[in-house]
Amino acid sequence: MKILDKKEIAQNKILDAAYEVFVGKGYSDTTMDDIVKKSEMSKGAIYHYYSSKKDLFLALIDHWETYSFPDFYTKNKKNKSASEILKDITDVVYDVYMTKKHVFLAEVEFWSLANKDNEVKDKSKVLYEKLLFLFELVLKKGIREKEFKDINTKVVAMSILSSIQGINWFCLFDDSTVDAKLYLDTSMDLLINSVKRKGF
Amino acid sequence: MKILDKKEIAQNKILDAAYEVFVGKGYSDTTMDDIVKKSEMSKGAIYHYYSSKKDLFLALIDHWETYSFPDFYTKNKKNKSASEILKDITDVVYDVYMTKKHVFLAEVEFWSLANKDNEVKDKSKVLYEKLLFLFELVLKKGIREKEFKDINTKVVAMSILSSIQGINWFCLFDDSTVDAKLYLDTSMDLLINSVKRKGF
DNA sequence: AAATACAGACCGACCAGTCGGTATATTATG
DNA sequence: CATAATATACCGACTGGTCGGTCTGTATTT
Repeated sequence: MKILDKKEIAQNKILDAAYEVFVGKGYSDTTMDDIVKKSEMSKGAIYHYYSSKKDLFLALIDHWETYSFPDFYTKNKKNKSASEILKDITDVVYDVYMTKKHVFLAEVEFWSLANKDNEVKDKSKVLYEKLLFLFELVLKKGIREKEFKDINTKVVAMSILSSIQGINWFCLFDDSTVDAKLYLDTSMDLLINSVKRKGF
Repeated sequence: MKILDKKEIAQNKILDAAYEVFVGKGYSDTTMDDIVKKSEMSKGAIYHYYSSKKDLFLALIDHWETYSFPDFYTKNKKNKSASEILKDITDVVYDVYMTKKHVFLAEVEFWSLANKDNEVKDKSKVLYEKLLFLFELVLKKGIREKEFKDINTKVVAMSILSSIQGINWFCLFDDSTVDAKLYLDTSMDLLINSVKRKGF
């Protein structure tokens, strides 16, 4: 656990506050005064650390990563098959959905912001590249171990990503006719079933 | 083709202008003066037809439907198998992606707006229910004709929806390492492959 | 004459950022 | 080591510009 210096503590305080408001209001409707109130710091203090509202929200993209899927990168995967890992990923997503729904709502807001601002878009894209790279690693493991067919890992990684992002829809529209867990599990099962070699 | 009266013509003019600005700026950053300029109508005229900015944007949700997927509901489907229809849907989505990318960008903006406003959320949800219902009809056709396994049509309809919504990601992040057409086709093939009965 | 459609100047509320001021921490100097 | 000077951290009142909505006036239709 890294020891933070005073500056980082202050910045995290600001970012946490900004994040909390951002999740419900998006970028434009989040005012600096909202962040002042939430952070219990002054406007002058906030502007000491961030030169502008936009600068702050660019920093928030990286900060969002700390809330999102840390478990994706740390789980011990050596003794699991590729399909088991994919199912674990689904479990992690569901767990985040149940405990930190704001992560997905924030993603929606970052998408909207990325639509308006190329810097946000470029920064967000880096996060996605990391995620897609991880999914590809899993798929390649499956291919290497003969569990999976010889598939285009980049395209299938994108299919995994979109299945997971379907959760954003649940966060927004809270559909009670379909259970989110059932959706996630089914989607991943459908995908695994197709990429798996017969007789495996 | 319905004959529009003068009021409807004026309203469509306003909505078209609002839509065009909204797609790039979202709700909050779209000003009424933006819409004044784009529509070449006066503010007074716009407020004659819509009582508020929000009222205008609520109307825009229905208006968005006219841009989105009219072909989904009109294609002659009687002589096609369920999987063929699903592939047709994919083709329509790709066609819209290539010719009317703004439809997906607007969806992202509506999602963000739905996050902030329950009226928008409820209205958007109606559109999604129509789409999901359509997907379910196709899946049930496949089950009825013994092409598909006995699957949970609601959950799989949701999987189809999220695969299609993966295109939003392409619109935003314009990934050149994965081809959007290849993504759509592959995703749908993976799904069809899993729900299809063996030996079909 | 009354109703509807439209125009555009205007206004109060709002907000990102500024800046003079105070408090605290760090560095320089004798 | 003590003090002065400088840098950093923080505060909050203030400001100019923006924007949703109003409203008086004009034009057109019923």
